[in-house]
Amino acid sequence: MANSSSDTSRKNVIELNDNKAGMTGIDKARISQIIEEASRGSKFYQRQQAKRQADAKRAEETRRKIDALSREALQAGERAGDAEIRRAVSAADFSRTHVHIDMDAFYAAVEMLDNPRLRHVPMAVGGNDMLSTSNYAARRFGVRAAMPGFIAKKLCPQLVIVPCRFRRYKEVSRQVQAVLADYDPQFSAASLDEAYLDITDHLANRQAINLLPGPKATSVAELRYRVFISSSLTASAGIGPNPMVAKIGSDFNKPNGQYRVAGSSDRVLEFIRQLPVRKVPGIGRVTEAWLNSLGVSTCRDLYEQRGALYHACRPLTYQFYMRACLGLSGGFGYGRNGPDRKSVSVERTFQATDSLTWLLDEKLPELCESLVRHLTKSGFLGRTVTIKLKLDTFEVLTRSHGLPSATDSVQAIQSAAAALLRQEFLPGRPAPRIRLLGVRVSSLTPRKAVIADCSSGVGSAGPKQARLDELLVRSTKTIAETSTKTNTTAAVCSSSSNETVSKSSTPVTSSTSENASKFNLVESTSVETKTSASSASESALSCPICSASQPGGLAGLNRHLDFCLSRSAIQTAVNDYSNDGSACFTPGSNSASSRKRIEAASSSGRPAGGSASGGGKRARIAADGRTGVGTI
Amino acid sequence: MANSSSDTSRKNVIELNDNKAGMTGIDKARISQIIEEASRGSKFYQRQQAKRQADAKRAEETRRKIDALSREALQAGERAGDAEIRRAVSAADFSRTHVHIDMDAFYAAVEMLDNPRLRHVPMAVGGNDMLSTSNYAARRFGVRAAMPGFIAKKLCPQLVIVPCRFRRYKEVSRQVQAVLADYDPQFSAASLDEAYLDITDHLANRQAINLLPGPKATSVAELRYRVFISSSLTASAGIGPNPMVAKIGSDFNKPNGQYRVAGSSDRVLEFIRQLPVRKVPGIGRVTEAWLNSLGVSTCRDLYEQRGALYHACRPLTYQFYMRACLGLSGGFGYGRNGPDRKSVSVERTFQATDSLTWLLDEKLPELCESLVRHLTKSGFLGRTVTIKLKLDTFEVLTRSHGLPSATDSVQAIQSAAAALLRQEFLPGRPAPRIRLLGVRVSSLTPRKAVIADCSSGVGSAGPKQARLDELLVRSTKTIAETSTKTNTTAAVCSSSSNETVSKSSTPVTSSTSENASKFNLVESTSVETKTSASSASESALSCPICSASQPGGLAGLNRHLDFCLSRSAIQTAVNDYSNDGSACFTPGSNSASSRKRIEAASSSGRPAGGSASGGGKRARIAADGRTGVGTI
DNA sequence: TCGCAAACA
DNA sequence: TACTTGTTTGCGA
DNA sequence: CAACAGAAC
DNA sequence: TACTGTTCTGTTG
Ligand SMILES: Nc1ncnc2c1ncn2[C@H]1C[C@H](O)[C@@H](COP(=O)(O)OP(=O)(O)OP(=O)(O)O)O1
Ligand SMILES: Nc1ncnc2c1ncn2[C@H]1C[C@H](O)[C@@H](COP(=O)(O)OP(=O)(O)OP(=O)(O)O)O1
Ligand SMILES: [Mg+2]
Ligand SMILES: [Mg+2]
Ligand SMILES: [Mg+2]
Ligand SMILES: [Mg+2]
Repeated sequence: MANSSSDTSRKNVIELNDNKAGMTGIDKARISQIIEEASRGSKFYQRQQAKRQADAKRAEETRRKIDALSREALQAGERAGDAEIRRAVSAADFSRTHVHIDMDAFYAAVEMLDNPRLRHVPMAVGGNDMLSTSNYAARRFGVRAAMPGFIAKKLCPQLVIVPCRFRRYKEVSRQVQAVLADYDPQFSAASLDEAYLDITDHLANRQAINLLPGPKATSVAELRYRVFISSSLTASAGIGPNPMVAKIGSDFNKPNGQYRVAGSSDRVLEFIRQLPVRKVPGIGRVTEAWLNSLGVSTCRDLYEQRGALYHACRPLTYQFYMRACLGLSGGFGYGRNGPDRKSVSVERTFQATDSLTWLLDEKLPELCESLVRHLTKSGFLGRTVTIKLKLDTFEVLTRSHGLPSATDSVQAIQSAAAALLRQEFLPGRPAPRIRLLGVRVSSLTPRKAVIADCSSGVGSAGPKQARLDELLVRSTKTIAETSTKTNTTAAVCSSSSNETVSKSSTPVTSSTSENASKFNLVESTSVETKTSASSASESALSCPICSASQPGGLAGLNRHLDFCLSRSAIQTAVNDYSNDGSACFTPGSNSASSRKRIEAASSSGRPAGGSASGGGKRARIAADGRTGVGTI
Repeated sequence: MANSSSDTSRKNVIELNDNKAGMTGIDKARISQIIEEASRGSKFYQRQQAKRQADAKRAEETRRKIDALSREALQAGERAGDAEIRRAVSAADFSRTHVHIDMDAFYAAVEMLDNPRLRHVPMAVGGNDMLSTSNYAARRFGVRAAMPGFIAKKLCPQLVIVPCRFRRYKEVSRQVQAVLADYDPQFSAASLDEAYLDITDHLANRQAINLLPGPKATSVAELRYRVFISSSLTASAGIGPNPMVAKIGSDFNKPNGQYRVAGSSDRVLEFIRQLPVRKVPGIGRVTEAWLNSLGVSTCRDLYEQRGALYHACRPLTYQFYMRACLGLSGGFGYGRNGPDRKSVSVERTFQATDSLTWLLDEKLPELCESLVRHLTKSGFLGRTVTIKLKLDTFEVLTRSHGLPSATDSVQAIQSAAAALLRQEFLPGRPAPRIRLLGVRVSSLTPRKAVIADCSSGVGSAGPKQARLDELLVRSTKTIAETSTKTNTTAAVCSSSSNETVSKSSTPVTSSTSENASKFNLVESTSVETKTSASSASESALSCPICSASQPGGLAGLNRHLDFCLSRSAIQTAVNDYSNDGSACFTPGSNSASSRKRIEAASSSGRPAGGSASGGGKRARIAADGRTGVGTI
């Protein structure tokens, strides 16, 4: 009778997520215990507990379902898996060289750069309520991204927390990306701190000029070196025949390291087989737990359990698993002009309230106005409006509605959102207590003729995704056979054909770095990004705008002239801005200068984890635009 | 050579402000020391230091100026003072009975009411970054309003801080005010937690009905008792012949006490003479220090130093001092339809930034849109736009500009504000680092014909300010003569004709409270203020709005109908709202019900302190609408 | 009219 | 980590 | 299409 | 005191 999910209680409800570079070999149990104690009894904790229960239940259901499978069903599953694998392999292309670059402890590294006192202490970026990331010293204490600051302090009382300066990181990101563009002008930025490159052409050009014909890894080390020279920050890199292995590789020797998986099916399999499924991007905490409970821990297990798995998930997910265990999963790096953005949203956490009036009169307008600024700036109209509510229990609800036509009007969006919100405060039920309100618009269509183009800075050309369609059969067996262990400790350089570059205090490119400047590099190391004071220089012109006579005497009149000049300049700029939607809007009449660059739309495009409900960690910020963790 | 202002260093830069009920007899020096240590070295601290220096310098200048005065000048000053006093006294009216009611530890008391666990511990309302107020237990530790939470924690590690719930306090405030209205329908609310009443008429009516002819203090005790019955909160009261002494009196026996100054010139003087000048509303920390340095500590000193003082300040301020030392200062309670509001402003603190772009594109629009919501809601147009900047050094700047005509358009206000902001980022200077941006509009004129009237709930009639113009001479001597010490320890009830009501756990009105309901009381004790779920009941009507055909089948269509109904209801409501500007906007088509009441415009109207530059305490909040301390 | 500083809740 | 927000007043230029 | 959940940075 | 904000994807009904 006793439901087996009832003994979830023996495990910690909130456990340290140590799936991050720099967190190996730490005392996970002790740290988890501290986290648990700091949270126990809170509403957040209770919600986590409920989610974990649901996870366990779902896993149990899946297990039951699998146990009930007939031998025939299992074999059918395996056949389906083999077919999937055949298709994936036949579409695979091992001829190109993909690189994934990921900055080390990015926000934290920037802060350490700007403030030397932070360099030798455990520190994190964020606020008391939520951290965006931590440096590697702090990670030794269990302090990491998405952890509340006040808990981090319990793990590490000496921890120094510094507030988030998103725009600064964006500046630095631009410097880094300027280097990347030299290796692949079409590189695809997945976030401020990471990007996918296809350096095949770059390598070819290199060879053509007959310079530095060394191994691919050398070029990448050089790239990292140049990033360091340009930004004073270290990056890690993964190199492989497709973006997936490149991505995994970039984490392999973090920080300040790189790892290469050679461009052959065998080498890829050798690398991937032994990896815990959690390393596969797209398999997160919940899916990992779900898979583990089905006896799947490593990617090899994914293959071996393919018969059962087939019956445990939907076809698309199954395809994802099969490709993942081959190291061939797709959907990572898009081209620079990758797919248009699909939604724009704004959400904010606040003191929980049950006042519909306040939500409608104060919060919703703020959100909608902010949303429309973003929407307008990005040059889209939206047709679907979704509101998001987080209750004070941390449960999340969404409600959406399709408008008759696409819009970017505050009026339209706000009234739709308001209607949705009001539906949640109907007379019968007790008013919900809301701790977060969000508004999203989707079903986007580009506004007007010319879409706002923010990307004109670096490069432009077409898509670049390594396509995973038709190709050859073979390797099905290869997986089942090769089961030798590969050296994962990353020490000896090129001990196998999968190469490792060891970590030193700065990236070393032997002699390569000397010649780096021979490639068509713009010496754009220190991009001047403070657009602040620009465009005020037009105050020399004279202009009668305000028309009305101005009291205030001599100096007063002069001041007024300056003022109106300045005001008209702004009008001009505002128009420019709404018309071209530039991300890096520099106000003023003397535009034309100022570098514009795309804001790196975060796109990963991998399938979501299984079908489990499972956990998740959320946290609060501490302030308006104060110390928050947000991206704007 | 050594400037005398250089030895300011011996005193604490940031000193505990213990000028608050519940903070007498605490170890100010020790507490100040802790505060000092918690702050030392911070930018905030440095700014305070600079201000204190400036204070000291100005005081020194004043002292020098006074020392240089001739005997004739001093005598002329005294004559001017005497004239001022003659005028004030001749205008004085001791025939009416004014009452000032002030809730005890208001926000904190509400929280203690709502959460019994807080009742017996030191607690405060606010966030880690700033407290709005504290309960009396916390005050024993030096914890008080306008103190950052993290410093409060050092003073009192057990302190419990609970977030601010402004709307809840507003609800409670309405309950309290409903009681006050029975004693003076024209009462003037100075803030959520305090009000001025003129109960002369009430007392007359009482006597007319021949009920409870007891002393005035009894009526007030009864009032406080009724407040307690209605709200479960205690209030303190001051009773006197004018609002000034009433105001001072309400603090005299706080918490849960009252004090009466009888309505004669002698009694008022007896009361006022011995008071530290700091007790006079309008004399704050800086002015106190300035006066002290001139040898003026008590109100009597104000009189005695009137000759010198005359030469140390401007006529208006001098008049204020002279009236203050008579206990006759004016400008306190207005009538319910007191003067229209003079400005509307919004300001926000954030992580300091030097990015003009961000300020212009993100923050300024937010502020302006929020501002215009308030402006619209209050039914005004404004002609003057002022921006406020706080630098990361905590220096504050304001820049303003008069528009050609009054407006409430976001466009107009924002572009003016933007122009002003841009002026602070001119090419020459280094970009300032801004930690706070604010926008204010002033020179208000009521919008359209009918001004939005939110006050129709309680009472309506005209102004009520006790006027302090022409009257009789006399008391000049009276002051100089009576110098006996009056009992300030407030224990024995009516030991003099200045009455004290001792504190008990609830206000005691002997038998009075029994008869209270015989006065024309609405039994409006529990005003239902949750306007939340109203107006959703119209979803029974059918309505084709969206016109376009809706996909989604049967239930889908029904849902869509509900939606559009709801949406149209909102439209209606929004229109209502912008047309009548009601403060207590209840959305929905079925309006007509729902009590409306004025939002108690905070008006005090006393002269500003001296002319020194001097100190001030500022602090940060922690979040958006999160834990903040703000009034909206 | 503008900028600053003080005051209060 | 971290020192508010909204409104009014007076002084001095 | 709408709601939910997982994932990533 | 206190557990984020933005975007995308897949599953389920
Ligand atoms: N959960 C999160 N919430 C908000 N911001 C985040 C979150 N995770 C990461 N970020 C921000 C801060 C990071 O510095 C930046 C890049 O993320 P990521 O590359 O995953 O980590 P990292 O660069 O800080 O460390 P590393 O890559 O060395 O593990 O994105
Ligand atoms: N500096 C401030 N900043 C923000 N809000 C404040 C500030 N001071 C007071 N408040 C709010 C919280 C208070 O409860 C409320 C009433 O103020 P006030 O009457 O002066 O103190 P109080 O009612 O908390 O204690 P008491 O009146 O018993 O001394 O106004
Ligand atoms: Mg990184
Ligand atoms: Mg990254
Ligand atoms: Mg009070
Ligand atoms: Mg008060």
